[in-house]
Amino acid sequence: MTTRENILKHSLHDFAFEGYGGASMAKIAEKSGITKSTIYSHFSSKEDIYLAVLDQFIHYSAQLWKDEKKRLETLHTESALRETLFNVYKNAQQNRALTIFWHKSMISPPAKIQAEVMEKISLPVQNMKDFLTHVFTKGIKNGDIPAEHNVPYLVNIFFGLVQCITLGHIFDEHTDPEKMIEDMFSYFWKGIGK
Amino acid sequence: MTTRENILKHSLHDFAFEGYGGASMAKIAEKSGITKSTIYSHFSSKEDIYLAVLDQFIHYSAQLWKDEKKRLETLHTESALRETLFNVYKNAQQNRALTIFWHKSMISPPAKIQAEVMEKISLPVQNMKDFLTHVFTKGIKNGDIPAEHNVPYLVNIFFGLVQCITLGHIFDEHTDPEKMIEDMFSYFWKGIGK
Amino acid sequence: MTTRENILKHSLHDFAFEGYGGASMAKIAEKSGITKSTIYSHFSSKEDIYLAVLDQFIHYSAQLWKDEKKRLETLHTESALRETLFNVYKNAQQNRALTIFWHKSMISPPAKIQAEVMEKISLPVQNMKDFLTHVFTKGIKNGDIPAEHNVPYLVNIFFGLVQCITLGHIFDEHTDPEKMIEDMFSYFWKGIGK
Amino acid sequence: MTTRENILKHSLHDFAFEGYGGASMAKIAEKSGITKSTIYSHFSSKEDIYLAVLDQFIHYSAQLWKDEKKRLETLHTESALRETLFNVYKNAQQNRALTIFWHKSMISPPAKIQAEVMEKISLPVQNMKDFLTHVFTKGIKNGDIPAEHNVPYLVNIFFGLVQCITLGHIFDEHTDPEKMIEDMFSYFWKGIGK
DNA sequence: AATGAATGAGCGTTCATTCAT
DNA sequence: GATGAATGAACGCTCATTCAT
Repeated sequence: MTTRENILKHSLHDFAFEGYGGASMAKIAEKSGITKSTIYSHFSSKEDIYLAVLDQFIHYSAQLWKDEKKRLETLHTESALRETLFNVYKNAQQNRALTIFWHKSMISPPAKIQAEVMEKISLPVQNMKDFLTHVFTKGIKNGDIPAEHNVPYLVNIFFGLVQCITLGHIFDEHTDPEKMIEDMFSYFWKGIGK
Repeated sequence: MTTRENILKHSLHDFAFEGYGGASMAKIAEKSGITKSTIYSHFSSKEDIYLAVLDQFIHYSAQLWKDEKKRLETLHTESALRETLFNVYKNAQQNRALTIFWHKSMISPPAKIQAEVMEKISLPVQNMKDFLTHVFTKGIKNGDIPAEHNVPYLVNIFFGLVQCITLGHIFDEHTDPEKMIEDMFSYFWKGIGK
Repeated sequence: MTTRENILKHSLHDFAFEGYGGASMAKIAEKSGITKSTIYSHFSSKEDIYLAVLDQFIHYSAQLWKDEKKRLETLHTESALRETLFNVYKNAQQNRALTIFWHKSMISPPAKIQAEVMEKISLPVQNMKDFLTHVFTKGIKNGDIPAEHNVPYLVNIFFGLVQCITLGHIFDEHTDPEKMIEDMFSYFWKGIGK
Repeated sequence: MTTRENILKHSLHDFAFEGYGGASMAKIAEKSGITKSTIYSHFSSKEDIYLAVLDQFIHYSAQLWKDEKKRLETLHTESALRETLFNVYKNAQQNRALTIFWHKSMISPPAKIQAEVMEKISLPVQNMKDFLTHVFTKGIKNGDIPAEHNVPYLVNIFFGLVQCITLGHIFDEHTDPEKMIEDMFSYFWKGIGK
């Protein structure tokens, strides 16, 4: 792992769990096993690091939805959406820091770079919505989904389900995550059915 | 408004939007029209303020679900749940800072008081779940909801919908919030129906 | 115990062990079971308290040497001096804080009231020296001490012994304090003898 | 002089004369001609500085007694002890701050690092006692000192004299320091003689 | 590419003190 | 006599950043 990647890794973690204001160059440097000064050989400022982490997330997210699109091309609409939910769950679990970083960037981006962050963050959201739009449109064309439904609404509601699952607060010790997701999806699918 | 309430009001705002680490005593004091030291006549530390804000939220939330329970006692299950979603939406809109504060406290509480925050925050979650458990159990008893459903799963999934709505990221310029909520609920209700 | 005495008691302790700069009105108030403000009903400032503690010490010390003088009036010079050393030891042990307060006031009085403290502190030193001058002068007159000795030098050297004993650093786990003092005195007494 | 040495020099002075609690980073920085933050490039905390000053004293003291031992190896016991007293006096005069720092560290070390300070400070005391033990033991072997004396007691009493002299409160305008020390020593020497 | 030394600004907190009650 | 609320200054310390090496 290059120094730059190392810095980004620990920055991501601290931005996610401590927030932008709570993260500090000193701690990031220490965790990365380098000095504060070295960070400035790779990034021009704290804000610069934040935006670089954000770029990383965007790239990661773009790849994810590109793969998803390719992988689900041949599936039935129902299976496609179900698998998407499960896939999102697995990814969120494996990349907890990235997920929290994403949510916090949406909820309350660092004040000083708010505009830039909000512009950048709209990309992965758009990627996801593009993917969902593609799936739902095809589903209606195929007859898998009744034509009376309005695609943007379906997309946004499904986006909502994705958020619940990635945030993970709906899971508790009394429920099995996989069954939760299965139920959640089946209610949705039955709900929009004929 | 007492000085204490004034401090809490501005603290809530800054904790919500800047995060615990990003909020500063100086800014809170300035916004409250007092000096930094005066804050310490009312609170023993920054952590103390955070926990006081949290207590306020807990009290607010307890009242909300108590009112909700009373108000919806006589309604049909479907109407009860639908109105709950709309009510939650309105409350979240009117108390944006409180909502964000809540979400951030759940996602990543201040490291040093993590245990205390997580213990406290479980109360309002429990209040909400108790309310939902009550409604769903009655719904099944009434025959409004098929008996084959497992209440805890219904509760958690509905809790997920509440979260989507309060976070508000599912709303965009192409969709009408009220219709979004109506659709979301109707899919859910139809989904769990016979 | 009156509030004033209570404040003085805890102030003495903190001035002695934390130093003037290290002692704080808040801690003194807390230990005294009152509020900071109440202290200002009894004293006009921190410096005022310090000087009041000093006055207390001066009064205590004056009484001590007055008693000593009366008590030892009838004794032989040797016994008088020996008993004085033992008495000083006992008093220092029973009033550890007062002893440390005295030493610190001599070594490095609070900068802002240095002049006043040094003037005040010269009184108890003078009391002690007056007492010793009295004893040594009488001792020479009696023929208990060779006339060739210079009284001020005897006084100051004996004052040195008193300091060693009150500071207490010469005592360790390998020596018996009482035997230490006995030896110390007997060397001195033999040393100045014929 | 390096920045670190510069900081230590002014810290020593302020710790000695203002006490640990009374010394302030701002004043130390100002006197050292640097900013407060620069201090933290060289020391991790105020306590850290205190311990570094203490280490410096320990090193200084170890060297002093090592030199003393070497220098007095060939002298007669009486001369050795007399010269030691005078040497200690000269050193204390030249290093007033260090002497006061030492005494205060023994009397009342900073509460938070009390244990560490007391452990460290025992070293120079031990060095001095080792030196004195060496001299007295040899003195008894040589027949310069009667064999009936108990070495640890002789050592501790002589240690007491050293303390009086370094503290310096026994000197006043009516006495000549050098004669005081000479008298003090001669009484002691005559006192332990045959 | 990496560092150590340095800095001004700001951090959360405590300081001694005041004042109306 | 005693208090709670308030304050400006100072506390020890950390912040993000710069610069010469």
